[in-house]
Amino acid sequence: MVIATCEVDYAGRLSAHLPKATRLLMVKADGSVLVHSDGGSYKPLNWMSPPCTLIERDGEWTVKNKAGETLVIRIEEILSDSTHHLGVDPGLMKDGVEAHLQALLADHLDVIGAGLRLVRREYPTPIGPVDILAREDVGTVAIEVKRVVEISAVEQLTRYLDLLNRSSKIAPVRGVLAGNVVKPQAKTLAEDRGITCVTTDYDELRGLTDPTARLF
Amino acid sequence: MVIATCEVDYAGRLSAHLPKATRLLMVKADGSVLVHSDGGSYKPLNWMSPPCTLIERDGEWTVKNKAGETLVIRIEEILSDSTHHLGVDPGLMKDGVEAHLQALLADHLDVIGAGLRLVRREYPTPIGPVDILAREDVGTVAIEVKRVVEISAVEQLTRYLDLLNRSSKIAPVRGVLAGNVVKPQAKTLAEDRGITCVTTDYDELRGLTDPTARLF
DNA sequence: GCATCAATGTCGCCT
DNA sequence: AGGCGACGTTGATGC
Repeated sequence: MVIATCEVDYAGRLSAHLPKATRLLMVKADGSVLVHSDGGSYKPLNWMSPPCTLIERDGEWTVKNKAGETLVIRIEEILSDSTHHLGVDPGLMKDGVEAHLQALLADHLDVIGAGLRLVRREYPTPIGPVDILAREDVGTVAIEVKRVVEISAVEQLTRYLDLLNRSSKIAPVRGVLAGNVVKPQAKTLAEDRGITCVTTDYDELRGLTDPTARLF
Repeated sequence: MVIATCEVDYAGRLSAHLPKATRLLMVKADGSVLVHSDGGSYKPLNWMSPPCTLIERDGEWTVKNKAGETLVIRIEEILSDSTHHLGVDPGLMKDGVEAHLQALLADHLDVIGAGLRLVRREYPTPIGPVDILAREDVGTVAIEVKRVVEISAVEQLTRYLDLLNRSSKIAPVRGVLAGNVVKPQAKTLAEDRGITCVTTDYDELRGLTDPTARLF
């Protein structure tokens, strides 16, 4: 951990230059380097991801990686310099993303439409898995689940539908996009292609499955 | 800057839990908080972006933002605690992003093909702007510029072409994808659809516009 | 403020 | 190793 007045240049996938100012330089155990200012978000102003090597010489740090990207830090004045050993860190546990929404929807297909019977989740195709496949009285429904439904989701589902409708076994297959948020452009493009959009409510779905579940 | 043995919980867009370990806690001037381990990339294990408020009490930090997301840090033992004032930071200057490549290409359409005349950059359509539109002897060329050309760029340009070819004013319109890197799958799909791919050289293009321009 | 799109995106999974 | 999709994406820009 170094606090220093410095100037930084990055050359790699693009070029970037940071004028001289006082910043926080963090060197991690794996050799990666982060240049932070005292504001902004969690993203550093400049950085080099591991694996990389740091060479220090004449008040100039040069960090390189395999791909030939370089980060050069010219240090004018060091205001603080300290080292700490942190030890290993246990993993991070997450819960509540798309996989969870997909499971909840599979348990409550009535939210999508009446009379749907689950075939399976992650139904495999040569171009990737369909999130949820369900039968209805006539034909099949392919459901793509997204937290936020954008144009790319329409394209993705369109590819699945094109392919599934060539397989006579389960055709005809219609498409449904489900998500907590449906972007206007996505909705427009989807309806142009005969794809239905359903706006879901994550908390409500969770309530249906487990009425006792509450936030803390 | 605090080095401490701590346990962290985030609840907001998802839920996440970090078991007890020694980590680096960074509190920035704008109140944002970052929890870093001694490895990984530049992304913190947990964080809270500004604007947010930090409440410290009984060795427990609670960070909240407007949206009701919370980050709770239970501190077991503080190994180091220091404060530094950094002052304001001048902006970061970047060069080589898509916007620059688009401008350079618009000035050198001969790189795409002979006899092209620029109509305009960011040509508007109902489904988004076409990066560069140019006339040729017969018909029009729609050029999509990407730093890295991937399948999604092919899809994007295909949508534009479908739409533009319905408008008799400028039809027929053919498509060109231009980028520093063209992924093989994108090239294959593009050629299947009659779309040309051009691999550009950013440094060379910059040299054409300003022969004196050099890296620093 | 919302909607859209790029990013040195990063990360994780799967082939 | 490369492709592909999700992300607490974040960040910038135009309307």
